[in-house]
Amino acid sequence: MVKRPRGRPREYDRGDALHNAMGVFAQKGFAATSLDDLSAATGMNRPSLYNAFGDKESLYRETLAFFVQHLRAEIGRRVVAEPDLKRALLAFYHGALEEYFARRPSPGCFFFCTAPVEALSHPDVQDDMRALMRELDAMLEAKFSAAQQRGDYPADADPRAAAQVAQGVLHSLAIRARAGESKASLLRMASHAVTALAGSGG
Amino acid sequence: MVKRPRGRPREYDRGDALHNAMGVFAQKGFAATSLDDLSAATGMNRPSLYNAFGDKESLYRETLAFFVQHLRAEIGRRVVAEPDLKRALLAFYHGALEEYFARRPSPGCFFFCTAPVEALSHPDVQDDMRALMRELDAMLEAKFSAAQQRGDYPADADPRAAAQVAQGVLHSLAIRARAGESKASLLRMASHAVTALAGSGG
DNA sequence: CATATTTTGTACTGTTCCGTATACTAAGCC
DNA sequence: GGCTTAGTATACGGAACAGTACAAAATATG
Repeated sequence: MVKRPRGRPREYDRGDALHNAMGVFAQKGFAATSLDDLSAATGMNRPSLYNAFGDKESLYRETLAFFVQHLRAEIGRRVVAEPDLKRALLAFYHGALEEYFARRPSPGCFFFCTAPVEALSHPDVQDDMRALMRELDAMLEAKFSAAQQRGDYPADADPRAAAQVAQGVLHSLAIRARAGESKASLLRMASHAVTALAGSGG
Repeated sequence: MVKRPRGRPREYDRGDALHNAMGVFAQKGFAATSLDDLSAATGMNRPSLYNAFGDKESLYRETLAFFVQHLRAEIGRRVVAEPDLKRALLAFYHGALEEYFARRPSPGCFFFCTAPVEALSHPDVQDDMRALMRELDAMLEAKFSAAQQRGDYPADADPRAAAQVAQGVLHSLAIRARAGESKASLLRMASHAVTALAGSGG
């Protein structure tokens, strides 16, 4: 039983608000999204938005963090737990494609399709990008290294560079989904990428 | 000797104007760029901009086409002319990285870092994206197929999917440069990608 | 020199935008 | 019940925005 705070209870749910704000940002991008759009999507009026999240950039960065948090959970469940390198990579791409094609009116990756354009004007967003990519690189590198130690991956290859390329495929799926390419085509591309990256010895 | 047209001669050069407009769009993105920004960058005042290029979206799409035109020239010179698969791929990535790090204040790919965010709101831009990616896929597929026919690339591999992955690496270089990763790191990533994609038999 | 034609420069219009001030409402606390 | 605290609703202010009229300038033509 949580103690009720002092004043009038808020009428919005913070998670719902972030989810809905993300929907708008994903479709229009940061710059083209107005506070009226956000207000309409979240059901919160402007002062409540400012009180809860600060200005537009802060809210945007919170939606990025919200997205990453869910991505992390999904990856932990489907990828980190999978010991086999090829299957882990496939789970990585398939999970991403599920996500990219699920949020219907705005396919493609919310993060990789909207953040890059803001990275130069908003250094904090650039930092967010770097942080996510570093995290994914590290996660993938651990996969390649583990496979290498088990002898399932060439000993003379560079797991760090391999991880970068593996994440690169993700970036491409993100962009291509945004451009309207079909899910089937991208699934095919992903599976080819796995055989190219994980070698034939999987 | 070209015949001088009738009225007051224009004071701008169309190519210069597109180049400078591209600089602004590359840094701020389409939505965050104002006509005042464009006017300042090109030295043209607003009515001249409208007379020459139409509205903001038309101008943006012309800068995209301008970029693609130069990209095409560069690729034709450095990539298509190179018969060896690995060397062609390396030239492809190295040329891209030169470009991505040359335009100083705004690293990363003008096209792949600014167009995706607009693709849903501006279907014509989405079409432009698809067209470019299709063209690059075809160019790369031709490389893989040629190598395959020469026996320099596995006969059972799919050149079409390989081309998609190869272009995927480009997308990643574009995004990572925008995020501030170093050129050295990306060169290393590119060379690893080449060995992974073109096989060890190069 | 007078006229037609095209571009340039300035100023304007109506809209949209972000952020906030002010008044109102719903709850806890004493 | 009165007071304090926190959230909501409305409305505002000043700035920036996209696009356009209109007059001035520069050139060819006759």
